[in-house]
Amino acid sequence: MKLLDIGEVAERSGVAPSALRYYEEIGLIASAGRKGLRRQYGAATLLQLSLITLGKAAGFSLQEIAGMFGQDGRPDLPRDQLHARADALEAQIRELTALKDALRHVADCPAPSHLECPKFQKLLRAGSITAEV
Amino acid sequence: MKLLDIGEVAERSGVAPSALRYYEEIGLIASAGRKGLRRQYGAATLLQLSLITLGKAAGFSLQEIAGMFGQDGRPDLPRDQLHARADALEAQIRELTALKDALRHVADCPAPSHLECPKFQKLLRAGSITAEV
DNA sequence: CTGCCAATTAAAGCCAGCTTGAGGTCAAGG
DNA sequence: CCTTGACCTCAAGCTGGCTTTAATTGGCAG
Repeated sequence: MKLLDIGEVAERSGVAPSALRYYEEIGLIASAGRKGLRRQYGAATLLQLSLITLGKAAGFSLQEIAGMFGQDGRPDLPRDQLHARADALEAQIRELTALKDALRHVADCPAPSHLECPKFQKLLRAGSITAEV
Repeated sequence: MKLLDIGEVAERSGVAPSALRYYEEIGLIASAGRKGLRRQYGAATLLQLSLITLGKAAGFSLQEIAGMFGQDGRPDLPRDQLHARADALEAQIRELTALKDALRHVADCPAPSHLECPKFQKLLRAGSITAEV
């Protein structure tokens, strides 16, 4: 099993060395060992980092990501909790879609005041966060 | 036009008064005026706050949200920039979908090591953030 | 064996996005 | 008129997620 220096992992994963040490500090990843003082990482770490990057892009905190996947990169949670996470993601996807549609609408609709445009308001309500007015 | 105290806006929008003052401080919203010292808000503010909440949920910074919609709640940007924003959102939606599918996969696939499961790796690559291995 | 350069640590610093606290103001109900 | 309590301002503090800095160590090419 070929091991990688932190610099190489950083380069391949796009995650800064300081961030990698930080991830280790909070228990999100673990190095495969040390060569002297130097951390050595296995290929699995690169995949874990993909997952972490993905999760971050999805708006999850590092704690939440750590909760979805243990530091070994495998899911820690019972199936129903994983599905609950996926359901939450679906809800977030719906919100994003609403925002995206709202943006496209304001880009294309010539109405001067979108806040009063019924279609726009409907789009907002589709995100189901509209305050009661 | 009926005006609302900050407390009422907070209650209806779910945004704390301190946050509302902060939003005003950074120019994200504006009060319709003051009654004595007290800020008074119009109904439009509630809609703006929906937009802001939506944008935050979508992972945008307050600066970015302010850039999409002026403090009057109307878009400031030229059409192509709005569409560019929408395109970025679509990319984010694809990532979220990849993560969601990955979660469902690990919830349902009985394989012991998902990191080595080809299907799982493919799901990760669908999010197009996988490090080169 | 030497010297370089990447890696190490601990502690401090930084940004966003608020919240909290102290001390003060004032609109409205009794 | 007086009290009450919601509001005000300003400054400091807090969390998350790192980065930066300073001082040090040690692997490895020559």
